[in-house]
Amino acid sequence: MGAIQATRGTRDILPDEVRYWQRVESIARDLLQRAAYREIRTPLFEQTDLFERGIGEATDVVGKEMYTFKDRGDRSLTLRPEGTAGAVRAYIEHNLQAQGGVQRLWYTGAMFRYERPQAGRQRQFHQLGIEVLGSADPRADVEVMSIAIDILHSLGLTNLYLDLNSVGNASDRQSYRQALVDYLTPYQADLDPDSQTRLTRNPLRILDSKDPRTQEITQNAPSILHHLSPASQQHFDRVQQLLSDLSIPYQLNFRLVRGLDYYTHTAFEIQSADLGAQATVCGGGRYDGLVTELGGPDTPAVGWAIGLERLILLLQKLQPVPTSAPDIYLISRGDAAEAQALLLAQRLRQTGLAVELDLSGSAFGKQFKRADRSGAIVCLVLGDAEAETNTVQVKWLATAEQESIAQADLLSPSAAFYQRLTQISQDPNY
RNA sequence: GCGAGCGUAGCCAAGUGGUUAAGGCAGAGGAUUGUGAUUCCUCCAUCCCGCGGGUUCGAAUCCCGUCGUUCGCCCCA
Repeated sequence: MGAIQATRGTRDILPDEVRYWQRVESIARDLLQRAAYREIRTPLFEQTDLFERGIGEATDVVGKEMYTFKDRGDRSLTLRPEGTAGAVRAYIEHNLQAQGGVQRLWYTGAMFRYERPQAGRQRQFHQLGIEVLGSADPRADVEVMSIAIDILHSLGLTNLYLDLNSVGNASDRQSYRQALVDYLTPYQADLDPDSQTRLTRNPLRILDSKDPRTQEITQNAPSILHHLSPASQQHFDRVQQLLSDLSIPYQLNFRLVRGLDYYTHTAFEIQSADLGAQATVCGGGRYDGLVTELGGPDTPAVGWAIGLERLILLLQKLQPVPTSAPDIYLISRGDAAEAQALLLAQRLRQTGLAVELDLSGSAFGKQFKRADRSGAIVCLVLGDAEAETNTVQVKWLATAEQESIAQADLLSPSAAFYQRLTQISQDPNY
């Protein structure tokens, strides 16, 4: 063959699928705007250092999944593997805290991680994320969770599960880490190989292991929920209380440990029962230490990211492709008629109508067939006879009713034609 | 990075060593040089079965490599 293909882990989103993306984007944008979140757009690449400091050098994302390269000025740059670090960098750089109070931000766009591709996991993938900066209030934690759920529900998704945990503050985690290591060390030889190495490097992640023997061992491991400081406990209790007040169902999961170092206190994931191994649609939590870690003022923060490919996968399973039919399908035959049709199509569009012009030049029979299949409400016919009299045959496709109308009479919003057309297109039963 | 499966047209798909690679959907043209259903006819893989190499008198079919993809692990959204 020899033709060039999209590179591994990347893919084209073709027009039929794009309709799902547009639907997600418009529903999310609308909902976020109503909740006073403002969109932010940050660069696709940043200095490598930003992610190393922000995400944590010990994490897999930084350690082995980043697209890092030197530019021609010998700077080490990295294609963003997630959106939070860039948003926080912009928040600090532009002094957004100086605008006072709480900053609510959202973003969407491509992210890059060098991973083994799988359904719901590409090397270039897309996230929609939100961040609330400047509030330590448990209500902020619950607000972001409820917005995520609202977005998913508005898209018609069900079968979703909210898993909740608290990883406490830094010193809570320190004491828990010690307790966990103390508990696990006697079992060291029985742990799976990955978990054995994590015992010294990142013991909390052992709780996430899917190895059956390891899970058996961690079954009775101490829970972080017993190592929370009074303040952390109070925060977490309040979060749970507020979730209940909003009737948002959740389940506590002390094994839930997010992979990125910057999380504190609340950690959560929304999973779908309708996906395979990559079941997490939305993940997030509180990250009170990140802003100072990146050189900004002490600023509490909470947010999440939704994996859009996974979301689209779910939508495609449950809903038929939303169709996009034109209002008018315009067919024509003969030189004069074809020229008039091109002009008429343009003018009709200027009145706000959606018009598809048949360019085939084939027999009227074929063009009518295509008009029918296009799903248009009305078919306009322009042949030699109409061209001579500057008229057009108007055929209402649902009823086969046909009338001859002067071209000029189609173009006014007050015209009977326009009125009837918009009335039909607004009829939900059509 | 590890393990396993799969790769025939835009889509679905038969063929599993022997002359011209089934069929369906979609598409194009025509019967119907101006009216949408149905029907009928014709066309739609001719250095070719993802790509490269090997075995064989003969390969879509067997072997090796490679690329892509799927499932699981790892990780994450």
